[in-house]
Order: sequence, then C-alpha cells, then structure tokens
Amino acid sequence: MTKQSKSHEHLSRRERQIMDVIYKLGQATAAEVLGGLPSPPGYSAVRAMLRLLEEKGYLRHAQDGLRYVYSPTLSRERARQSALTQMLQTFFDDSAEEAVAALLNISRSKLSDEELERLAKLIDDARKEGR
Amino acid sequence: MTKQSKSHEHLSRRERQIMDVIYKLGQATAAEVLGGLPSPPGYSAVRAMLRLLEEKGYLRHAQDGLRYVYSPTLSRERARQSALTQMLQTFFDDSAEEAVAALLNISRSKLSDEELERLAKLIDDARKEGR
DNA sequence: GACAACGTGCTAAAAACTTAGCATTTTTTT
DNA sequence: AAAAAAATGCTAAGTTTTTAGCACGTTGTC
Repeated sequence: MTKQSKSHEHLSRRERQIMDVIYKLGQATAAEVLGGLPSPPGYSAVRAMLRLLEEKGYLRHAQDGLRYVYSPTLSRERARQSALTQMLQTFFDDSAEEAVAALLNISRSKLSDEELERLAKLIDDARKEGR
Repeated sequence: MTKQSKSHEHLSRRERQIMDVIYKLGQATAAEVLGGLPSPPGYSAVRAMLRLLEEKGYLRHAQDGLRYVYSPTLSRERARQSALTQMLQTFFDDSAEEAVAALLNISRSKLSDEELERLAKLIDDARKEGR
C-alpha cells in the first residue's frame, strides 16, 4: 500500500458514518448527527464518538450557546479530492474518463440542459489548456 | 437515514479495506489481498476475514489449483454506481455537475486530448438525448 | 512413498469499537 | 430563586472485530 488517504481509510464503521453525516451537512450538532445515522445508537453514544473523533483530530467544535457544533478538520474540498482519488483507484482503474462517463450515466435524467452546457464548457476549457 | 447502499455502508474497517483491494484487482487470492492492505495483518487473519466476507455474502471464491480466488458478489459496475451515488450525496450535494468538475480538476493533467474529446462527445450525446 | 511447500479451516484470545448511565454545568422557565 | 431542561464529560461494561496459532489436506519432488 503506497499512500494512505489519511482520512476515511482509517475510520471505523461508525466513525465513517458520522463523518459522512457531518460532511453532508457541513457541520452538525450531536442531535443532528444522530438524526442522520443508520441504525441510530443512543444519544450519548454519539456524543462519545464525537469527542473521540475530535480527540483523534478529525473534527473540531465551536460552541453555540450550550451546544457544540462540530465541523471537519479537513476541508470538504480536500476530503472530496481524497475520496475521489481513492474511488478512481478502486473502481475506475484511475481513469477519470470512465468515472465521468459513469456519473453522466447515473444522473443523466437529473442533469438539466444548463448543467450539461456548463460541463461542455468545462471540458472545452480543459482542452484549450492542454494545448 | 433513508437508503442503505447495502454494501460499503455496513462493512467494518478491515472488511472495507479488503473489498477495496479486491475491487481494484478484480479478483484476488489471500496473498494478493494481503499485499494490498495497509498495516497488513498476518496471513491467516486475512484468510479468516475472506472466509467471513464470503459467509456474509460479499464474496465468492473459485478454486484455482490449490488456492482460492475471491471475487465480489456485487458486480464492479453496480458497486461503482453505489459508491458514486453515496459520494454524490456526501460530498457534492447530489450535484453531478460539481462532481464532474472536481474530477476534471483533479485529473486535468492526466487526461489526454483524446479522452477529453470522447468526454465532450459523451456530454454532447446527453444533451441531444435531453431534447 | 516420505518430505517439504503451499494452502485451507477452525478456535479462542486480544484489541478495538460502541454503548449506556450517571454526575455536572449552564440556560431557561415558572 | 428553584426547578426543569438541555448539554456535556467520563467511566466501565458489552459487543464486535481482528488476529494468531495449530491441525489438516493436497501437490510436487527426490
């Protein structure tokens, strides 16, 4: 194994689930996290886990009145990249082309004309830049 | 939580790591899996885990001479979709457009002109179909 | 046909993860 | 100003995951 994506790779199941909820929401309180978990455990289990994740450096919290609001240490931007990279390696033989194709395929119906147009432009830009 | 992707969501850390290796390789023997794992455990730990994953229905094996060659139950194709969908939800607010943009961004340098051209065509097709 | 090499199955212990419960603190309500 | 409500911290127990070790089977080699 060459590179550790440093993040998701290490997390236990619950930890990962919790991080996912927080990334999805941007930031979240214990109660919100609880609401987003599959087979949700008790409230204090979630809190314990959040404390643990913070201790391990994956989360930080800000105080909002009485509550803690947790947010990821690693920016969503970077987490995205890391997750995408890992995904490319695992499922797409490192081929971005195939990944894009799969994405288009999945969301074909959901993409509006405007979105498609913007995408076309993005690719066009990439092509120009390559020259 | 509405939907379980039924696969990765449930797996423990090691289980996930092992499945990733197998998806990456397509299929793999115990020794190959071992070679692909981070902080690799002992050989027999890996074998035990493979047996467990098979028992749980995530893997099947074929015999090749003396060895077992494991492959995923869920086709790579479907696993991809499931992983992408989950990823979209977690990191991209369900926006395929943003995901594609991020992909292009990450692999800008790695994409050849031909690949970009094929992508342009894919998008073009999607646009035509939308009409 | 004995021996080594390679591979598997199984079991039980160690380690890690996950959880609940109680004590404490701060805020809000009456 | 007392009581209730909303949060957190911590500890210890319960459960699951993860691992190593040993027993057994098969194949090849001398």
